[in-house]
Amino acid sequence: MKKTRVRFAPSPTGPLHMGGVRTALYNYLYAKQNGGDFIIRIEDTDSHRFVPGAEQYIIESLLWCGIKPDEGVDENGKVVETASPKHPHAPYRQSQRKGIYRKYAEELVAKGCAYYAFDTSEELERARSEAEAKGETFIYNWSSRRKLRNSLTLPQEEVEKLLAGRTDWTVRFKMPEDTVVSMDDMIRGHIEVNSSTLDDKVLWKRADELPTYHLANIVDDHLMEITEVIRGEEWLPSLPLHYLLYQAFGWERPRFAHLSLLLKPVGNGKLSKRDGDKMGFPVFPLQWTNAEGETSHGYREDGYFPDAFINMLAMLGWNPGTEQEIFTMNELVDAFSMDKVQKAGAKFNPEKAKWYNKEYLRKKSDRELAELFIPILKDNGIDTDKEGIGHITDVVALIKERATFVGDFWNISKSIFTAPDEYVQKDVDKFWKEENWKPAYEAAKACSTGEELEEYIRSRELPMGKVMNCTRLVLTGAASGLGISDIMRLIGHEEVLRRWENAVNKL
RNA sequence: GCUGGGUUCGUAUAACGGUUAGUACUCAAGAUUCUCAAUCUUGCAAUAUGGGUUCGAUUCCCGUACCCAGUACCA
Repeated sequence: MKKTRVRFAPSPTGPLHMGGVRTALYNYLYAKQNGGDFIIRIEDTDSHRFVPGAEQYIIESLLWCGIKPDEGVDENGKVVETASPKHPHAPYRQSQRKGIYRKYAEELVAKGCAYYAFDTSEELERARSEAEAKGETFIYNWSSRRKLRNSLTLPQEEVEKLLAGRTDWTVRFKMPEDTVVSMDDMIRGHIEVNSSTLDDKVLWKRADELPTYHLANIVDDHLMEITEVIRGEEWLPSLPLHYLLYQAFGWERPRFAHLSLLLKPVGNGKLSKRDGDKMGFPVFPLQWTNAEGETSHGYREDGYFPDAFINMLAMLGWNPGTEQEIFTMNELVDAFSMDKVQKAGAKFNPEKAKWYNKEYLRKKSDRELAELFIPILKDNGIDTDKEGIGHITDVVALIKERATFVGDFWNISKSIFTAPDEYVQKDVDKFWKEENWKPAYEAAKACSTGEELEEYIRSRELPMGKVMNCTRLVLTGAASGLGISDIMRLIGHEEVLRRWENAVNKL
């Protein structure tokens, strides 16, 4: 039994989108469940689309999510460039593996499975527009390659001259005519496709001496001994080509699983950066600023816990077959199975993402949350040393059920740390009446706890709701919010009286 | 257009070919509380469509509609 080895092979053309994180996650879960390795490989064979910082962003995102690569990235979060026992297949960046691909392309030519093509991009463009004008689609395959300039149509001497000369050329796969390619996908089952509908894909280009995705991908998966390829659905149409490529090389192929895409919450189409901006949710794990200086939200910066984010993502397109919804990473590793992965695309629901965060926030200890709250309190000018961790923890215990993010804590609890500097006008109009506040003030002077206050109101047959709401208005600036008893306990009787004086003066 | 993939409440999903089609999120109502939130209870709401196979179809087969992807010397 071969050791399971799966890879996540992003292209550093921009920040990793949450759909990409999900693909990486499913790879990781599959690897860990089978006691295998999760490998990172950077597919940067398109020099034109390279985006500085994207590679580092991708790795940092995965690490934040708790998806740790076994191979390809070292303990410092850097893509490995030189081979070692732990990273035997280095370098893991395709641009640095440049030299190895040409011979594979030529091997295919030698075997008659590929050929040299000398068409220029202008010629191809012309052929495409001519076909379009006739209402046809130009397919570069058996039907058209006979009429084009390539090593199959040109005399050998001329081919050699062209290969040696300055003109650009490519190696194209010689797609067979009318053969049925029979494939299996771990999620979708059996798929068949007739090769006549496929085209002669470019495998290697002379211009930059680089392979295209298809060649580099197959060669590296083979060299790196990948056992399962788990990737996005956008690759399903190239699966026949990849099958044929493995066959042409005579290599054992990995198993394939094509994951459905993440769709936008409303309307049709796949989730994009624009949807997030428009509807106010992040589509990236981490905040990202592009070359134009535009910043996109990140789950991390928006206050999501990584385990909540991962849990939510895992459940988007997969289910455990039970009603359990909350999973740690280890539980996901145990529960994951490819046949429970959904075939259809999943619309992302930002509300559910918040719900997950809320659940995770509740599960954290008060103390842990208090530690996370301290920097926010400091930002708001609170002397956290003076308040003390014990007191802050008490406050957190009181408010955590009301929050979705740690970032909500301040708004919910600021009236515990600071006296109100303004009062909600609507509540003032409703409750600040002499018949309410006068007895309430008297009561506040007489009672130091919420229990005493309630007893005082009851024994004097005062209107409970009015007096209490009036008191809350004085203590917090609004009539709705935390319980009076809790506020009194946390701020102390002296502070209660100070706030009363303040209110009486101001209102 | 062509090729491939897909289709269960608004969303994510469950259901050996036999269920009053279940669960969660959202939403609504009620209970509770001094208020709000939380909590609890209840409710709204789905098998795209037409055929076929079958005693019986959400489930299997075919057509149609709709959605998605691919159709680059991009990945």
